[in-house]
Amino acid sequence: MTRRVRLSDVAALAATSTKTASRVINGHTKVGSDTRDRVEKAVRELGYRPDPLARSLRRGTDDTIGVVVDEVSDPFFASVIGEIERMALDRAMTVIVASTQRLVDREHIVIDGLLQRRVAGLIIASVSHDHAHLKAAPCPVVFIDRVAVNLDSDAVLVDDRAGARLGVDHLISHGHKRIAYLGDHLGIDTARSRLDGYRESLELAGIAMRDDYVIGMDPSLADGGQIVEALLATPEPPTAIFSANTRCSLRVLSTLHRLSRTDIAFVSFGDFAMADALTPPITVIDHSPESIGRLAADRLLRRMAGDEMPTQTITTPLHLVPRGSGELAP
Amino acid sequence: MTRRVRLSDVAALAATSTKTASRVINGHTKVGSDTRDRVEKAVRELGYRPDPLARSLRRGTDDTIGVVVDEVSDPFFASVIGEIERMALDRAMTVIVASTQRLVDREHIVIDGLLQRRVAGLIIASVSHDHAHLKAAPCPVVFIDRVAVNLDSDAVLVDDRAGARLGVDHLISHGHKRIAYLGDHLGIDTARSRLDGYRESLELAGIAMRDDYVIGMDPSLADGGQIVEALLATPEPPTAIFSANTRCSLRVLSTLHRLSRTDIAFVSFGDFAMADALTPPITVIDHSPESIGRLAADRLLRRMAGDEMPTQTITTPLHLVPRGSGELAP
DNA sequence: ATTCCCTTGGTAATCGATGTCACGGAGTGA
DNA sequence: TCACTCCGTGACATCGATTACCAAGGGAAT
Repeated sequence: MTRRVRLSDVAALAATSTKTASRVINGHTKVGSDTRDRVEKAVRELGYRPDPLARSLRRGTDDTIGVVVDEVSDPFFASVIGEIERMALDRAMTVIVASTQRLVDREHIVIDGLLQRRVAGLIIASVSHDHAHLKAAPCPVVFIDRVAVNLDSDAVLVDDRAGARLGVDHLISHGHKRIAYLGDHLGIDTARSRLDGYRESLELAGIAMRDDYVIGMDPSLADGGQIVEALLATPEPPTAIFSANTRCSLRVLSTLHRLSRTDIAFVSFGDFAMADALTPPITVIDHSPESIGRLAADRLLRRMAGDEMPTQTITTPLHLVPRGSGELAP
Repeated sequence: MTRRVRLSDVAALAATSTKTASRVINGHTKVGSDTRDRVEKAVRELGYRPDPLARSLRRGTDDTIGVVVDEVSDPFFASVIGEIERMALDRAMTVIVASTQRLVDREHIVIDGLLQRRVAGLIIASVSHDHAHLKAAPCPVVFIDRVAVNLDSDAVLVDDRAGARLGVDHLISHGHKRIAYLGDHLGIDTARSRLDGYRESLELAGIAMRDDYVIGMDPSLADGGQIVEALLATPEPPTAIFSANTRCSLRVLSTLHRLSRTDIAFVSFGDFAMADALTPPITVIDHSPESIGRLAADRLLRRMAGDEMPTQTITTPLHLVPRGSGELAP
């Protein structure tokens, strides 16, 4: 490994000072054109590239976006990150990912770690319930998927309530009255909002809500099967299931197919691969993780550029894709 | 934002020098126990945490693992990254992700960028065909999924040839002779190895290989449908398809279901969600992205710790999961 | 002609932590 | 008692880029 090329090497070759070389590289105007040319030539000849670490140390901020999610391997977050990374790369920024595994403590640790690293911006899918401490964050923060609490901040969300209403209304309009709700833990506020939508739809249709039809589960655990079996074994089983979470949908459908209970109507909040190839094909509420990533990154990059616009909560579009499973009669 | 706590603040409070404080923090032994106590107390009182950037600048290496993949949102790579990130977090290291989008130029750029940042190690799923330039890399490198060329390096791979043989042999043993191969671009060496396995299986069974049965496609593009339709519309269509790539499988199956051609036997290299819920359920060659991530990270961390063991190419286990689609008769 | 301003470039401090080296004092062997 | 080693300690230089401050030279204004 040859020795690293430093700014002073460039300056020496261009017969000027590091200060002037720095000015040229950072695009300052107050440099004589011949000096500028010499520096640029030297940069090219030596293949100089500024040391990002040294630069960050001095500037007090790193050209890096920190992304905090539940789990990198969750397809939803994977897509979000992919999009963020794409946008970052276009701007020669790097992306640091950190997962919380949905643990509040872990979230604090990773966010703290990222701030220590002086990231230029943060995109967070938070699992904690208070973000007041981020008021003093030294960099812009954009929340995704879940709102910020006690903090005025940008956020890019899915309209959970509306999405759930879309799905449940659809089932109701196809004659269902016994509709179960299966979703994430109710500790997650996304899940609560979706449950609110479900509740609202039932109320508007004059259907009484039954607690035994509402199930919150951990989508990463494999116990989905038993839960569904138990639900179907009750004296008055539901004729339709609204799954409020994509990963839950996968588990539930796997079980329904195993039990050959594909007569049960089904709507999934969130599309997934093969949804159209199942028998019957699965009706879904589609939302786009990519656009969440894009919007969040865009917002963050603007803030990082110094844009002082008022904070905004953006909701991404949402639509129902009827495919068959949601149109089954009771 | 309050001013950052520096090492010199700690040293001042402990009435010692920054050097000694540094010694305590980095766990050197040659420090008097009373001095050590004072420094530790000061660290606690001030809530001091070393600045990772400054430390990295001085040390010449950052506590960071760079991961280079085709695409972060690819479920395979997402799982790999998730596992690497998990292991890194346990060691208080951070993970920087960068995607190449399968472009060789882009790969060079991102790797170069990561080295500039002085990552402590690199995990690369490379798309380029020459890695000699990494001989001089200032940090350990582990290749995943695809081999290193012109470079003696650790690698964690799937045994592509063996996996393909497993799948194709299985189809042959169920009486198929007209077996199509559908996989990734043949520019990708993973795809070539799998094709080799396919070829080998056919040869051993005395089946002539037909060029019109071998299709390389870009799994990220949506043209899979037409390709499959064309394949099935030939005068002598295959009775079985071996899909050598998970994302190809998804596209192909979607098409087969749309065309109601579920009579065609099918084996997928790579498991996926809902494979067991399709009709018929899909027989797959299962391999675990998590274990690839884990093995690669483990190898890398050991190298980073200074382990000078000989380089090794690790292949992860692989097994066939018969579910139905691979056992259909011609 | 002299003062003043403005452009341009150099010197040195800074970011925060750590490696080098030297020093003072205690312990040891002669 | 003297020379020598060993240990704990701290002053200072260093990593590489940025920047506050200062200085010099040239042109314009009086």
